Order: sequence, then structure tokens, then C-alpha cells
Amino acid sequence: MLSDDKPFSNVTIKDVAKVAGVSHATVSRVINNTTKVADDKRERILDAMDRLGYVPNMQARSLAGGRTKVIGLLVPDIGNGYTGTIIEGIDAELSAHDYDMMLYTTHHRKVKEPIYVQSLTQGMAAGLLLLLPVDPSAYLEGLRRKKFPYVVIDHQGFDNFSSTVGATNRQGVYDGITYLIELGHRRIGFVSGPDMMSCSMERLAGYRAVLNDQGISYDDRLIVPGNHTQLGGYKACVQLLDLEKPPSAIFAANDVSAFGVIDAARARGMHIPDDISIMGFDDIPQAGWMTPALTTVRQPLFAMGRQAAKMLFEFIEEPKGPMRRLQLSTELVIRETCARFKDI
Amino acid sequence: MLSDDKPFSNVTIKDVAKVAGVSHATVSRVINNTTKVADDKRERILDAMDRLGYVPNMQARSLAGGRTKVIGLLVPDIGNGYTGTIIEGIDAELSAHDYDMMLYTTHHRKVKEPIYVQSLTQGMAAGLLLLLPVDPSAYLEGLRRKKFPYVVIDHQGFDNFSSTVGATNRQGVYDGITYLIELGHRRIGFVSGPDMMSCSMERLAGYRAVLNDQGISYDDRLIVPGNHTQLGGYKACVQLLDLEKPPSAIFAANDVSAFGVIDAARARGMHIPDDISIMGFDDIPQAGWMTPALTTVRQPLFAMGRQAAKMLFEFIEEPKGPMRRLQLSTELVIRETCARFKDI
DNA sequence: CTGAAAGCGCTAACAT
DNA sequence: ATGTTAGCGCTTTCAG
Repeated sequence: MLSDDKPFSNVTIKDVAKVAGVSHATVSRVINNTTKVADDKRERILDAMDRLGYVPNMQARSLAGGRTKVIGLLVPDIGNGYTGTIIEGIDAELSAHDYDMMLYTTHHRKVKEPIYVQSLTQGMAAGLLLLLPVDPSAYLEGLRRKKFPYVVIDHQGFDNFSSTVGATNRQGVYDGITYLIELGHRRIGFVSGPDMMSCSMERLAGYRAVLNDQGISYDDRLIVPGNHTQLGGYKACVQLLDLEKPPSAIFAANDVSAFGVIDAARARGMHIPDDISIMGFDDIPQAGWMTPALTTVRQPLFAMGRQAAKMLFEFIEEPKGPMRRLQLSTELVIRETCARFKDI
Repeated sequence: MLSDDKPFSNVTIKDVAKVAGVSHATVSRVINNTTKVADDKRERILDAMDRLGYVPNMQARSLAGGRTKVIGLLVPDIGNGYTGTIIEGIDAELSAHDYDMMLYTTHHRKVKEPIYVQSLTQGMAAGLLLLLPVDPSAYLEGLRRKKFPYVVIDHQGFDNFSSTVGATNRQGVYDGITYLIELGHRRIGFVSGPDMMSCSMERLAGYRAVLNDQGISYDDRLIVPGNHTQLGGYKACVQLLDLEKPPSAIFAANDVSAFGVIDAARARGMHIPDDISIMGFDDIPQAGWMTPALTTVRQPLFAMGRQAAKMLFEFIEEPKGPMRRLQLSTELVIRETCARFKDI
């Protein structure tokens, strides 16, 4: 079963010790800088490490209870601009601290989450970054008891004890819909995100709030689920367009589903934005490059990743630090997919 | 799973052994399925693992010489669509095999490469995927001696002993330039990539070959370095446009630098593609979304990632398997940035 | 088949 | 200040 080719003569702390003529514990001391070591010995050790090309064994170190300089990152998927941009932000901060990243993709399978978290917290990682966790309540409790540093990104709803980084979802939608109303739209469709995601709820709340504040009658047939996917957006749009009184504008809870909405509208032969206005949420890179460019509510993805990592480092330094919740501001990015309402 | 067990009390193999009334070695046996174990014991062990919520400790396992189900991935950076798309492909294959990914970003610092590789090969990873390594010759030799499974992505030039996955760089450029020539262009600028990257060399070779084959005179002032960056592309374009006889079309060695070329041309008040034709290479997601959409040579990024992972798994299964070099076909994607040459 | 015992490379007491 | 000694959790002989 086990590879017969396994035995590689990796340089260990003991090899270094032998060459430097000291005990391996002393080598460990200079590596970790834990105790004073005589200058000449330190010198010899450093030299030996260099000559031998010593690279510490992460697993052994972590097993023995040392620091790892690795943070675990749990994401639902990758490749869509959303996750990618956040990872970029995280990576920027991590490399500034000389940390590395262990990436786990759950592919939205919720059963994987607790297992990965458990695995990561067994020593591999010094801290955890959870992006859009599906059902974190189960293991978060355990993390807190362990005082294991973690920060949740873009998911705020499940408890009041976790440090989180997110965006002003409610206000973002509020601003976006306000703009649509200013353009003269009154029947505005809303393609919602997954129910169990707190950001979905917040965005929907923003939609309701602004209609209410503006005294526009609320019609729940105008709210259809889109599940944050392109296909979901497509189907949602079809459903909306099939209404006896279809909306003149559609707000999609994220950019990806907005793309689906656009596809569906076009499939009906509609022209955007002349026949229908469409707005997204996120401002993933694609949003700006497509034609017509997507008007959307910008979520500062890179900054969110970076801030989350920054916050995590604070916890790693000071595990008993106070819980923090950071809400970064969204911003309406007006591009080309929304136009003034014109009655036909 | 019962909730009366305290979560996160780091259940070990010994705890399981105790509960099941066997030795921890036997537990290890059923975990790894390495020897026959009496059915009743196996039953009790499985049950205990489940009840206690046992999750194997990766570090310990790897230290002790076991399999890890992790592959290491070394990338120069992330966030640009190029790396992201390849990672996506890798991830797709990995999760099909139930493997996880340890991601290292070198941020183009070449000194990091050998250290990361060394670290990963010390047991953490079962195999290595190297994306665009800068200077792999040093450590590749060691990997091969250890028979450590690895696959290099998009870098073929450094030796003849490594398994690689790449694209038909030379042919891709050949096709692209041929198209430009068909459009009537005769003076075609070439914004090259980093000298030390083999794909740069291949792409440049394609450029030279087609000019030669078509009997078009070769002018080396038309070749300027762009370094695969947007800024590099910008500067290169400025340089090209400042020529006494500037080109009527510019081929950029990758899409990102093509973006810079476009920026620079526009800064000169030029209109694309009316005043100048521009072509890129890669077809990263942005290329299709921008306006005008970029005509480019498509490199099957997702497939490259996926195939590389697939190939890596073959090596993990069969470490002495033959070296393989896979060249995936590029494809000219005609969009909107190239037009027929018109003399003014 | 299965238990006992020996490490993997490292950190952290515990003695000096 | 530094060597000695225990493990961390696991895999893998080696005896039964």
C-alpha cells in the first residue's frame, strides 16, 4: 500500500544539530527564537541549516504543538469572480505576514464543512477564515470554546458571537432600488438569493424597506428565487416576464444571477436597457467588462478579504480579543443596464 | 452523530480504540483498510468513530508516513483570470478524487519556490502541481530523484524529464498572425512575454515563423517586451506607436498585456479596431466581456488545470509511470478588436 | 488477525 | 544556556 519510494533523506533538525555539534533542542531554540542561545553556537547552527538546506517539517512542528504560519480558508467554490477576488484580498494580507493558505473547497456540500473545520483546527492552521459558510452553527460553538481564532466572511446572521466581515447589504440594495425608482420604475422585480444566507435576507429586507419608504405597493409575485446562480437567474427572469404585469426593472441579488436574467430577457428578444432595466449586486470583475456593462451594487470584495485576514491576525495575536463585526460600505456603480422607465 | 459528545475534544485514534475495546493499531487498520480485521471489531470501531466524531489528524498521519489526500499547488499569483480559471479546473478534478489543495502563492519571488516545494514534499502533499514556475531546474531534479509525483503547467522549456501540460503556443500565435495577415496587415507589432518563460519563447517563435512563411520582412523594432502585465503592455504599445513606421496591428503575448496595449492606443486617441487592430492570447474571462470584445487566441485554461490534475493522479497511482507531455490545442477566437487593414 | 512497541520531526518541560 | 527526555497522533514492523 505504502510507497516503496517514500524514504527521502530530508534534512532534519537532528542533522543540523549533528553538523553544528549541539543538541537538536538547541537547534529548535534558534529556529523558534524561544531562549537565549550562545552566539557562537547560534552562528554554527544557522550556518549548518544554510549549508544543509534545512526546511522545517510543518507537520512535525504542528504535531508537537508549535505555530504553523498557515491559515485555513473554507470557500464554497472558486472560479467565479466573487470568491477569486476575496481570495486575492486574503492572499495579499497573508503574504504580508508571511503566512500560507490551506484552501478547502466545499462545493456547497454542507457535510464537508465541519469535517474540514475539524481537520484544520487540529493543528494544521493557526486560524480559520470561513467564506459564506452554509451551516456554521454546529462547529462555531466548538471553535469558540477552543478559543480558536476565526473570522466569518459575508455571513452575519447566524449568531452574535462570531467576528465577521461583510458589506452593507441592506443599504446597498436600498440605494440601488432608490436609483431605479428615480429612473421612474415602479414595478421592480427582485431575484433573491438562497434563503439560508443571511446576506440574501438583508438584501431582500433592503428591497422591502425602500418600497415601503417610497410608498410603492408591494407585490410578492415580484420576488422570485434565483439562488445566486446564472441558471437560477434565468428561470427567475422567465417567471417574472410571464407575469400578467411584468416588471420594468429587475434587481438580481448578485451579479451572477443578473447574468442569467439578462440571458433570459435577451432570449425574449428584449433589448437592455431599452426594454428592461437590470441591476446586479457584487460588482465582480465581469460586470464591468460585459456589454452593456452591468449597473450593480459594488461590494468591496478585495477589501473584505483583506480586512478579514487582518482581523484574523489580530485574533491570532490576542485570542481573547473582543469579537468584532465589520461592515464595509457598498457603492452603487452606475453603468449601462438601467435606463429611464418609458411606458409603452 | 450524538450531540452528548463534546465537539472538538480532539478525538484521537486511541479514544476510538478504547471505546471499541481494541488496540489503536487495529483502529488504524480499519481506517486505512490495510489488513483484514474481524467483522465484529470493525463494526464496533466504525461505530465508535462515528459516535465520537473522529476526524483523522492529517499531520500525524503524514508524519507517520501515511497517505495525505492533499496536493500542493504552487502559483505565481492569483486573482487574474488566468490563474483562477486553471485553479478551477484543478479543483474540479481534485474534488472528484476527494483530494484537497494546499495553495502556495509565490508572488513571483523566485526564492520562495524551492522552499515551498521542499516543504510540500516533506509529507504534506501526495503530489505537486507547478503553475508557471520561474526557475524549477534546481528542485525538479530532487523531485525526480525522490520519485515525487509532480506535473508542470504551462512551462515546457526547461528540461525533457518533466511531465507537463500546456497549450500549442507556437501554433496559436501562428494562427492568430495568419488571420491578421489575411486582414491585410503587414506591419504587425509583437508585445512579448518574459524572456525566461518558455511559452514566451514559443509564442515569439510562432510570430517569426509565420512572417517567414508568408515572406513578410522581419523588423525587430516591431518586437517589444511587455512582461505579461498591463503596464508592460501599455509601455510597449507607446514604444510601438512612436516608431516612424508604426504597426497597423499589435499582437500581445497575453490578454493582460493586450489590455495595456488597448489603453495606450486609446490614450493616443486611437479607435479600436478602426485605427489599429489588437489581438491577445489566453482568452481569460475578461476578454469576452470587454468592449470591444478582445480577439484572442484561446488557451483552454480550465482543461489545462483539469488535465494536469488528472495526470498527477496517474503518477500518484503509478509513480514510475512514463513522463508525459500534453499540449492542448489553442483556438483563435475572433471578436471585435481586429479589422481589415486600410491604408490611410 | 491483533496487540505491543518503535518511531516520523519537532516542541516543551525538566534537569542541569 | 543547553542537553535529556517525553510525547503530539499516527503508521508500521514484529511477534504472537
